[in-house]
Amino acid sequence: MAQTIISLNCSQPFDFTSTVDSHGWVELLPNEYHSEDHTFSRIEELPSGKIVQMHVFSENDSNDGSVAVDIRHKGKLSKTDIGAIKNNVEHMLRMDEDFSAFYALCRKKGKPWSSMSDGKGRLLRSSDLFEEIVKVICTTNIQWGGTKRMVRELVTAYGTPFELDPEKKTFPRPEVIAAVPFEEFQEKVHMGYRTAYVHSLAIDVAENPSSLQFLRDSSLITEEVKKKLLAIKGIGNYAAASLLMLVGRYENVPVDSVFRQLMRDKYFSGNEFELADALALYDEWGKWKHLAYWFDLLNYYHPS
DNA sequence: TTCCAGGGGTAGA
DNA sequence: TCTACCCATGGA
Repeated sequence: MAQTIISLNCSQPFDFTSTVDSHGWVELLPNEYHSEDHTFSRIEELPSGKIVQMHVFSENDSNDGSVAVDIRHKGKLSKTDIGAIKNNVEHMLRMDEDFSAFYALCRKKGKPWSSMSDGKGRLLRSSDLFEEIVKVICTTNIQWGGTKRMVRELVTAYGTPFELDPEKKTFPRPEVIAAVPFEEFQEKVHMGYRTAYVHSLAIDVAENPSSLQFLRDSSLITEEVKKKLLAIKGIGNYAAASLLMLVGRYENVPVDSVFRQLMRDKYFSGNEFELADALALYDEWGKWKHLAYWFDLLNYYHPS
């Protein structure tokens, strides 16, 4: 086994622990969360076809923007491989995303929001769009434990094994799932009615690998991206808002049972409410509504 | 056993 | 655009 350690640096305020712990994504395979030190590992397939294990951690506790990646691999990594890993980790941690306008709003709001500007607000994401969509579909109409189980079954059944530790696998490539007959897929991964959505999405992406690139098209306005997302079977308003967040567009609040619970608990004295009244609570946040809602949720149930 | 989850598709109005 | 009804699965 070979080992390579690389260092990354974020020039903007950046809180590593807050980013890793920001939402459930760190718990979904092929991510593996290390709760003792709030770091994570991940099996990743590089464009060269090489499969590596990355352990992502902060080099010190001061959250000064430095991140290290301990890479376990077979053979030698090329400069291109190292570059791909660097890009993927920076993308996952949103080290290149500009939060200055959001931080300015947070400072204006005062406590507890003002502390966000120390580098919080980044929500962890995956390095691959197909993976993001499948995972979001796996969060719909199911408890979080069920989401973890479905993703685990997917990775276990169709991920590519890491040679140095074959129990650990990558997230399945769309062409791998597309090549599996529907009945067999249904039998191996228990996703209920979501099975057809994921299987047909895999076929579509395998046939047209660039079909998801609209998600990274900065020339499109958010409403256009949302419309294209809603055209994907299995993606409704909640899932679209979640995916827009994952690509750095925060205008839409994901309305689900978690949102409704927070509204009842924090703003409506345990009573039912009009959705429009609830959503209006975040109007003042403009294009940052999703972040405002999410950290409102974290601050309410897990005040730091 | 029943209920429902980090909802969404579809038909019919 | 809105509503009613259906959808698989498994944990609580």
